[in-house]
Amino acid sequence: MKKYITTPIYYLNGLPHIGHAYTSILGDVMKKFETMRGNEVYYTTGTDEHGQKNQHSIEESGLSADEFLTRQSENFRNLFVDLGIDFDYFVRTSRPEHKKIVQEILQTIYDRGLIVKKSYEGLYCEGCEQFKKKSDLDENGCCPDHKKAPKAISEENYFFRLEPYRQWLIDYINTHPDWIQPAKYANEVLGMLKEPLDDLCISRPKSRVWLGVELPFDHDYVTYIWFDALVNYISTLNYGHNPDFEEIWANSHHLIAKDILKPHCIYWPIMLHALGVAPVRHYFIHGYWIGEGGVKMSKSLGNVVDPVEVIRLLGVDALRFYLIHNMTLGGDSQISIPMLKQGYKILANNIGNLQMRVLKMTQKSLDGKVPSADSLNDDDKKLVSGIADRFTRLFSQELSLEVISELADSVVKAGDAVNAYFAANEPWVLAKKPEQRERFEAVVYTTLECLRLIGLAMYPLTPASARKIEDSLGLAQVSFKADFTPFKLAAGTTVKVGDPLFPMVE
RNA sequence: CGCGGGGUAGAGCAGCCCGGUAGCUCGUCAGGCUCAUAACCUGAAGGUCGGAGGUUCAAAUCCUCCCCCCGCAACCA
Repeated sequence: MKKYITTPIYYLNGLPHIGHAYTSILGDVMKKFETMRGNEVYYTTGTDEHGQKNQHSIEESGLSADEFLTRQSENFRNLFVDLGIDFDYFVRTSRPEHKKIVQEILQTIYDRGLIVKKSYEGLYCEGCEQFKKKSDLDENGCCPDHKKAPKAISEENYFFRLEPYRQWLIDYINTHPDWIQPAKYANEVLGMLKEPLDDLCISRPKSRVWLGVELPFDHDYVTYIWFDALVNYISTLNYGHNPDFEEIWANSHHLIAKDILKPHCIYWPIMLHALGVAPVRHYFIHGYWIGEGGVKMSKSLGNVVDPVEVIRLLGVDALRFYLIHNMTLGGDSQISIPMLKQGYKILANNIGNLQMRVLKMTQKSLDGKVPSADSLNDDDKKLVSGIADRFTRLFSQELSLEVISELADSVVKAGDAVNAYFAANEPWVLAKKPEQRERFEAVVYTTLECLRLIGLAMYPLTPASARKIEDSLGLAQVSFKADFTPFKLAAGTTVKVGDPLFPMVE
């Protein structure tokens, strides 16, 4: 089956942070999970290169728009490559192919009479170049940043009407309980839909904002955010020009953070509905990474976790694993360098050490060859089958945030079980007794086989380490498929003891 | 009475929907083991489950009120 997974596209006015890294990693884990199950996944991530914020940053940088946007976009792209993210397409809204489809869609909706021009009146701060709400102003009625009273001005803009579709959306949510996951966010959206929806402003006059896609029906305006950024999800599929669009869109998944719930779960489905396109199949919504102790990350507090720093310190897989293993579903989660180190120890002591101890034993006492599986006893078989069954069941479930989270947990649990088994059977004692040779070989085989299964299951989470594990078992050419048939490790295979998977850090 | 989330061992979390000996990871302590990355295994200490009332034979779990923290509040994505 063909599936489509997307992340939001990220603004370029700053450097990529842990939140960007997380969303794109999560999407990659989902892609690898699905790919292992034999599905063909098209995965996109990328950058939003329009809008006032980006325009500001360009002007401050002194670079040309193209130079600035390309440089900033490369920062994201390079980080994602470093994180082992296997995206199929890197979205850039500045590309002409995207702009063309945005204009086609705007024209279609305009032709259907769903976009109206009207004037908007508000308080405009010239310093911020933004409209302000009364609640944004300080006690003197001034902009808190510029200490100046904003001007009441009126501006003509184009608006898209949402209210006619509100009831349709409410019904859709109620009849599709798994549409928005976790379910609490569906409730939140329903809460937003209790009141009538205002018209959505979808334009900016070029006199204020020049960085955007020109409205096809009025050359004095650019389109604002929603009809640009959200459309990336279908412009990437070449909507309107792709006969296979419906097929892949029917199995599409949007991965987003909780802050962009409203545009994604209200504006976007209504836009699609107006176009005559079905909504995305699933939304997966996650929370924020906040600092240790539950405080927001900020430069002044010095608790910002920089993904590049973490990669340098602990490696890509440690970061990937921590983020997946420790995200609380439906809520925010904490992260700090000490917490990451703690998470790293789980990998190093549990999985890394397990691999090393059994490999070195195989090398020393078995000439580096996988022993025979002929004399496994019931306990041995039960351990292997138990782990295999667990992973088989996990990988046969429908994709969800819960399943991905459970995967990280299962890997650790399996490692625990195998370490306990190893200690209980004391193969280092058996190795010294010639009459216990069969038993010794059975224990080592069992452990190696469990390690193989764990390595396989780890692939979506920690792809580089998973490959190293399989490679150390002499299975260099392994293709990662969700086939957990036990006792596949062949006797006589030569194992390789390499460097530690997760070396100690101070 | 704006909306939502949360307050459970030193830290991070699960349990709460469907009441019935309070669990997990890390940390701490004590044993064990020595194959291994000072790792692994076993065990222990540590919590009046934010507070007060109520329902019940029984409440972290249900109801009411209160306190505290964190988001969001509609052209600032």
